[in-house]
Amino acid sequence: METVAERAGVSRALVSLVMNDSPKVSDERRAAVLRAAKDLGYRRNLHARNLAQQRTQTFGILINDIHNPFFAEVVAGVEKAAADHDYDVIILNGGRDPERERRAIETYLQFRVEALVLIGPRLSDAELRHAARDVPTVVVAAGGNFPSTDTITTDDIAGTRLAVEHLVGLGHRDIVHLDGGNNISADVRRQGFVEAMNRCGLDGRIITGGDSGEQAAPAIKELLASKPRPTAILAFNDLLAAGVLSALSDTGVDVPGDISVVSIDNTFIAALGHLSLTAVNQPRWEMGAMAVATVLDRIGDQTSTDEEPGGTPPVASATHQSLAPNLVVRKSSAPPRTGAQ
Amino acid sequence: METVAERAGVSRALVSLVMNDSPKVSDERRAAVLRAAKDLGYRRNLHARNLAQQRTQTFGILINDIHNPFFAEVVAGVEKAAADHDYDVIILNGGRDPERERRAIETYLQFRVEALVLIGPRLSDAELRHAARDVPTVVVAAGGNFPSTDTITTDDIAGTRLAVEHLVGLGHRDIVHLDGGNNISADVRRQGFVEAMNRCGLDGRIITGGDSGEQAAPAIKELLASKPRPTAILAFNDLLAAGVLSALSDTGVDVPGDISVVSIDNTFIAALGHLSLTAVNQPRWEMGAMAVATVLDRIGDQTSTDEEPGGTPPVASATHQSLAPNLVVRKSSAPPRTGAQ
DNA sequence: TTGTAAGCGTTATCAC
DNA sequence: GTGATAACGCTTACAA
Repeated sequence: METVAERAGVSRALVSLVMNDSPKVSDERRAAVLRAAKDLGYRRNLHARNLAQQRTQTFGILINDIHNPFFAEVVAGVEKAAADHDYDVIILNGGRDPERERRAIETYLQFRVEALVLIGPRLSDAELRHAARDVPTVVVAAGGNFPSTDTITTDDIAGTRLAVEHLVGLGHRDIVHLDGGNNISADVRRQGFVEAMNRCGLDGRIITGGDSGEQAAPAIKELLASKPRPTAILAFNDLLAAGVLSALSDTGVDVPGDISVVSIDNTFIAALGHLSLTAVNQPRWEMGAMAVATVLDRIGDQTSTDEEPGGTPPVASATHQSLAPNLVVRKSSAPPRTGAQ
Repeated sequence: METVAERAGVSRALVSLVMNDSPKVSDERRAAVLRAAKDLGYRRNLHARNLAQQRTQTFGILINDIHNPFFAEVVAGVEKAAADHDYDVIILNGGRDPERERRAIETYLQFRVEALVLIGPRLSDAELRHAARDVPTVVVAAGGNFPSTDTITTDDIAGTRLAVEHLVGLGHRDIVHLDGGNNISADVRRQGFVEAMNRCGLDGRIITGGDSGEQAAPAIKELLASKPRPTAILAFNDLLAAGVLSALSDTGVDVPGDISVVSIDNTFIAALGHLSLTAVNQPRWEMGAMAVATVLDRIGDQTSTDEEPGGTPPVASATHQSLAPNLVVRKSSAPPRTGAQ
């Protein structure tokens, strides 16, 4: 910067003003500075800037597994909303490992990100509360596991109900939920399934699944051996549903002729033509956008709190927002074969 | 830090030493400092550190589209290899938009990342050469589009040949390549297909596809109307292949009974049980690891160049490494029906 | 082993 | 408009 200033025949401060395109610089000087900068290949140092400015204009977003197609859209929502408010976003990958998540959060904190968006974190509520003490934090898509942090979730109770009512509406009565095992949202979805079935005056069966396709085959095998054979299956997520489709077709069971399949999440997998899964859609993009809105609120709160001498509590209690899911009907669901039961 | 030093009754420098766990600090002082730090909730400022240290220990990785399942594994490879060498990795998303890519690279440069890994960038070679002047850069999975930058690719010529030879070995003679349109690797794959077919003494037909599933349907419709109907299709990538499967089953064509389908990439989509695509596998994890090895080489070169006064050329010419693909046989390919032709 | 002091590259304040 | 000058929070010789 020094060098640029010299070459342009101005002071260092002037260069700074130009780099931040302040209005109070004469056009000629500005041009001179810009030219000098270009000639010298000058590029401002973000660290120095952040240090001097005492802020980073950056949000950190932690995804728990970069392989999961669920996250992409949430990230896109966060990025867009953040950009609209002049924030940068950097992504760290938790790799399904709590330890890596911890390190990532620590990195973000040392980095002085101004907010943290955690997508499906594996950390405990307590740990997170501790980490989040220092920066506005919001958890996206992690069921009800984080009472002490702001969260954004899709209403899984409503989602499973949508699925069940769709199936019941088609005429299904014997519906099985292939659950998510000990996965993060599995509990709520199980509960939602049971409630929805009861509400329809039905008993719902639940069998253990998981969150990946391979876990479907054994479960389905067992299920088909049981009697009566159900006419519809609600799978924990798209991947599991894909596994179900595969297991069923291996066994010669027609979907949706013999059995209807509905899944939850509606990632692009559900939309793959060959699968064409009827699925409960989570508004992922909106969840991302809402996450940003939430942390921006917190940032605003903090600021005003700082200003008023009164001494309001440092943080308002955690908010838990849930978004309404909707059902996307595709080809994997249909009325049960008449007399099939 | 000042405060921590005071509370621990030591100097600021000592605190710094402790934070970087230098060996030359007495255990008692170290303990005192650590306690003070914890009490005060002290957390070092990475920007200050990077500034003072004149290095960031960080690589930047730019993915062109966070939705594409192809990238996840590459990123994983980069992360692992980088971590092994004590580098952090931050991810920015190009969002399929050259302008965003430009901004992301500029951000990385201002951030003073020590190397750049670009996965499937959309930028032009010229632009990239310009940007990469200042930092070791490697392009992963972008065909032969970047002559002036180090690149890591899978040998698509070999890959398509693997696919063709597999099909020919099964007895197929009339094979159609549903190509990637103007997508980044489409040219090489087209070329590889033609060469491999010729090598087998066959003529390959090529029809226009794209890189997403929807683009398959019209192409397949046209294809089935043509005669003779081919017995096998090589699709540009997994998504397109999924579209092909869907289009074929809509038309009542059995896979692999009537037509075999082979795809390229072998992302998790190909492995979905219901699709079960025979696919040419790109060693994505290894590509990521190799990318790191490559930039580490460059970093090493730079350093030694700095040391020797002689004045060797600033950069050796770009290297272009290609990895061998392999074929993963699943259920979508089989011998042609006897007499089907 | 510990402390002192000089940067690191910006921004910000305030006279001019 | 412009230019000194003091932070910003840390690392790192060098001295003690």
